[in-house]
Amino acid sequence: MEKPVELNHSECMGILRPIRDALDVLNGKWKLPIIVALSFGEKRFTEIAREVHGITDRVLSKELQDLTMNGLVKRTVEDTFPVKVTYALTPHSKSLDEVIEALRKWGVLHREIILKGSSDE
Amino acid sequence: MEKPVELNHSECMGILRPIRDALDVLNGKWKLPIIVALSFGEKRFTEIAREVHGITDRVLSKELQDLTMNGLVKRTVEDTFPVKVTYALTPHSKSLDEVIEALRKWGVLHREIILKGSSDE
DNA sequence: CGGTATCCGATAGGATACTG
DNA sequence: CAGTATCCTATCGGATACCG
Repeated sequence: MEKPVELNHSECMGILRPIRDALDVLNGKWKLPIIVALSFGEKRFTEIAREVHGITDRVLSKELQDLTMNGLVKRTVEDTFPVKVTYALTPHSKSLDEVIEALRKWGVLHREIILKGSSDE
Repeated sequence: MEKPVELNHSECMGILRPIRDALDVLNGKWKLPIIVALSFGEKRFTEIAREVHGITDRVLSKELQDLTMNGLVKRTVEDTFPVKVTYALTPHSKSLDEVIEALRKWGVLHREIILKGSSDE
């Protein structure tokens, strides 16, 4: 029969937590470029590095680990010599498509609004 | 007649730019909590600070400036004494609802997937 | 080829104090 | 009340070198 611990609007029911989760998964400078690169088919480390211009090996390595841990990318090692490693999007990554499309559409709309610069939006 | 500057998949047509714009607008630890707080009606600086637990004045000030510059929040000064400043969401901010809902839904789905931890998603 | 190790600068954000 | 100023830390990402 305590006070209910000040459950206020912004926190109640953790509406925000899944949103943060989603943003975190996509966040950083390189996650989307890598996903887009892989959306054209599985690729090897060096291929991704070549297509995602400007990324360093160190950062690509880390980002691929993140994406893999989040179940969006599958890392496959073929035990040849030298080893051949391929990265591919998982089926789960497909579920991101709607999110990305929503973001893209809003980004386009937002740019129009901002450029118009009308103070009466 | 130069080489067309290596327009590869991930960059062509700037698919990524609007997505980055959208992510940038929502990014950081506090943007969403502030938006949610304001979604219940206009509020004053101190009210927001009280409802968004853990934010400091310095950061709230900066975030409100960002949101205002992005046309999502309107700052109104009533010239009383002492001055009364209110912050409210703009109509444009309504267009974010679909994006936020897409993120939220995916965040929930993603958490289920990750918790199941199946390697065969 | 597919990374890791090391170092380093920039930025995000927290703590605290102060002001009109 | 509505912030700004200052300082500080942690994390992000870039540069470069090296390894099996």
